[in-house]
Amino acid sequence: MDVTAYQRAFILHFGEMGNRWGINRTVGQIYALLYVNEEALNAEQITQALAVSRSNVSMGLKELQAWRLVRLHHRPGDRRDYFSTPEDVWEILQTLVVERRRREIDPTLTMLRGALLEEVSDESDRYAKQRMQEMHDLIESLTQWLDEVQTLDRQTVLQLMKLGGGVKRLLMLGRSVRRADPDIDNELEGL
Amino acid sequence: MDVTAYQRAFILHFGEMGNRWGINRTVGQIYALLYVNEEALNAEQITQALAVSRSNVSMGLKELQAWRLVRLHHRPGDRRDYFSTPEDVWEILQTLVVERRRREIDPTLTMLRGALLEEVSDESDRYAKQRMQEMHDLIESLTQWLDEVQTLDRQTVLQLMKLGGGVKRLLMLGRSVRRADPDIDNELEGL
DNA sequence: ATATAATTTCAGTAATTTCTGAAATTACTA
DNA sequence: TAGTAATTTCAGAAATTACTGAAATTATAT
Repeated sequence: MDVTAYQRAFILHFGEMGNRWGINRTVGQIYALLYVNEEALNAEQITQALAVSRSNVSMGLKELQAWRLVRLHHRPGDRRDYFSTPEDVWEILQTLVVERRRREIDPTLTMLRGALLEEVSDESDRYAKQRMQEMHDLIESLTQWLDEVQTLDRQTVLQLMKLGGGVKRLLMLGRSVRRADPDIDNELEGL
Repeated sequence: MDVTAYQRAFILHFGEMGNRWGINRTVGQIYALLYVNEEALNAEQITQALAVSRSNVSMGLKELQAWRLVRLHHRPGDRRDYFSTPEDVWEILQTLVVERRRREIDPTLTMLRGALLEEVSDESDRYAKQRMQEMHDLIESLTQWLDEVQTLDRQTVLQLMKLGGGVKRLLMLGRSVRRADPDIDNELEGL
């Protein structure tokens, strides 16, 4: 596995950004290496390409698997594990969203739910509880919306994204059409 | 500044989650403390409430200011700085989105743009470049969409969120109405 | 100007995270 | 089943990050 200068720049960038993304340098570099390589690579090739220890690669791959960001392959007559990233960048994004949410948001949502079940009498606690309620409601709205968007087909999501701020006009249109013909949704079922 | 057990649970949680969110424990705790306190607090009060050093609080507040997550207040006849979080959770979210994007996404977008300007001849570089193009396009679509949504009034955003997956039906409705009356957008201008 | 209060800076230390090399384990082959 | 290849585990070293206390700086009051 030789890495060209062109690829190296990308790999090093991911290594540096890793800190900010909550992964370590090696994990970032392994991911970047796999991302720009058409063929799946085995641990030995990764070790050699990145010039880090074999054990470090092993741990890095384990973490990437925990993130569900890499796929495992096997070749006939070769018992080594080969790793690759999904080809579809949208699929990668979806995984990233799901996993980051699981690690960075869900625990807080759980904590907030618990806190909101408690009764408080103290005046300052009453304010604190109200603030937690606001935070909880905001996070819940966002995650519910994310859940629903995730069930949509890619075509629809792309359309929505392309629409951008124009969604406002569409929402107005929806209201006015519904006012004129309350049965519009049934009529559209067949589309 | 005394912190109740109820508030402490919230503060400690934020301290622990800080790691995953890219801030240190103290910064997380300071933010949580300010978030659940109705009144703004000065550095001395924070120091005392969290039992950390005064200098640590100073650095933590500096970081929170860099994130634009706290507001600074002054009281007549008191020259200490008082800190608070915005009351509006939507405003907080918006700040968070803007800042995280600036730190975690923009540098990568810049790097990708640079890489995509280069000419490559090597076959493996050609594949790498194509992958970078895919990543670039995805990130750009998302950030552009985010930009546009950010310009919308809160009412519209809330409506869109509430709609959730129902946005698909609305998009279909939009298409069919436009087919029937291509001037619909002009007619709606006045709404 | 001087004194004092408030805050920041920073060098050193503590704590944590990352990485390595060696040993252990697992998986396969002959 | 013994031998070997591949991978994982883990204790300790290296590197990084977080925190403290003391000193320096800044701001305000007398």
